[in-house]
Amino acid sequence: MARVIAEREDVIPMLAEVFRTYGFEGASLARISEGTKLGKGSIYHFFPGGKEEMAEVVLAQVDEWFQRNVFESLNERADPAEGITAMFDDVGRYFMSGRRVCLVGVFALGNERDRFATRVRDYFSAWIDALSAALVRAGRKPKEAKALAEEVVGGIQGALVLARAFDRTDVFTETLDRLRERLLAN
Amino acid sequence: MARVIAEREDVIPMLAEVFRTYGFEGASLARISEGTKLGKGSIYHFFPGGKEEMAEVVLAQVDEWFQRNVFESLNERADPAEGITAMFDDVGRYFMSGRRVCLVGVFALGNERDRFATRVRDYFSAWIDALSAALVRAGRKPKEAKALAEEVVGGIQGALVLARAFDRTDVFTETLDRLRERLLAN
DNA sequence: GTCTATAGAGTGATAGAC
DNA sequence: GTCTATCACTCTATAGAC
Repeated sequence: MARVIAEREDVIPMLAEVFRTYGFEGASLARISEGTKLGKGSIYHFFPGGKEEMAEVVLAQVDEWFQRNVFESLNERADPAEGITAMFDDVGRYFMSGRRVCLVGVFALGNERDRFATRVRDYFSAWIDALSAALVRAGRKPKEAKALAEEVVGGIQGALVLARAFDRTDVFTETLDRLRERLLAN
Repeated sequence: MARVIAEREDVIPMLAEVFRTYGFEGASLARISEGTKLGKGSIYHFFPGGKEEMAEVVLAQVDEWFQRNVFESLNERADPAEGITAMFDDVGRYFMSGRRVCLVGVFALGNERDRFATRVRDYFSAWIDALSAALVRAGRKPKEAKALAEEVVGGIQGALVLARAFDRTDVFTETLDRLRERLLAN
């Protein structure tokens, strides 16, 4: 009995998948229990704050992942075009070519936005700022860079909606291609 | 008592607002009852099929509204540019400059997508097809028109996400302006 | 003995259905 | 209003690592 290892860190990705699939309201403890293969006791042992804490931790982890894998690599390369290309590759892989939704985007649209307002805002701010900085380094004017970055981040969110609506990954991948070309042109 | 007028038709917009605010899973009967000012008995009198029927009817009504007010006016005008401009105006007003979310978009991202798959797909198809047809009449090649239409409809959905995330309507209205310019240019 | 991860019965409240 | 199922959550009891 008991002691089947498992640490809080290992649970977070499974938790994230449950929230992504069912949303915050739809993620019942029964579904969370099923998705994490953990009893209610274990779940509340790891997250005494309940669902709110679970969502908070999941959002923090998503944020950290993007910070490390997307935003940083955007600006640590000598050639900004390389960083931008890498970003699109990472994003395409992360969202599984449109099969996987953006948890933060889902939260932004729902009424849970207000509860996690700071996390939601910061995620998109960080993304837009990182991309914008890379575009400035690539020679764009700051204002133009900001507008382009917003267009790209918004375009990706919209492409996720359409890809899910049509259940077709090519809608997503083609949008990524188009947006990348637009950034690297000129 | 009873007989406070109220017909099924009058309830649908209020129902739509509840689903928009809380999502399908989050729209509890208590919230629906509060949002429609109707007792549970009345609700089930109008919608014997329960929440599923309510969502179905709301989606049908959204679809019809867009069909009449957006898609038709797109192509019944002599000048396609006029129709396109009218579409952006209608969309801006409908989504209250980004304060109001797209119910179909929210459903597309959630796990309720599968339950309402046809409705979700048809809504976006109809929109893209109508816009695409107007662009062809404006002189675009069919393939180019389709790609542009997808870009615009996706871009609008993404702009709704960002507008909610930042709680700023200008993110939405500026995206509408930019997308409109792109369609009317050239 | 103590600490941590586990399972799950049991709580009142609220869910959707009728 | 009344039904049962399920909700988020609490609590007790456990097993094994130190």
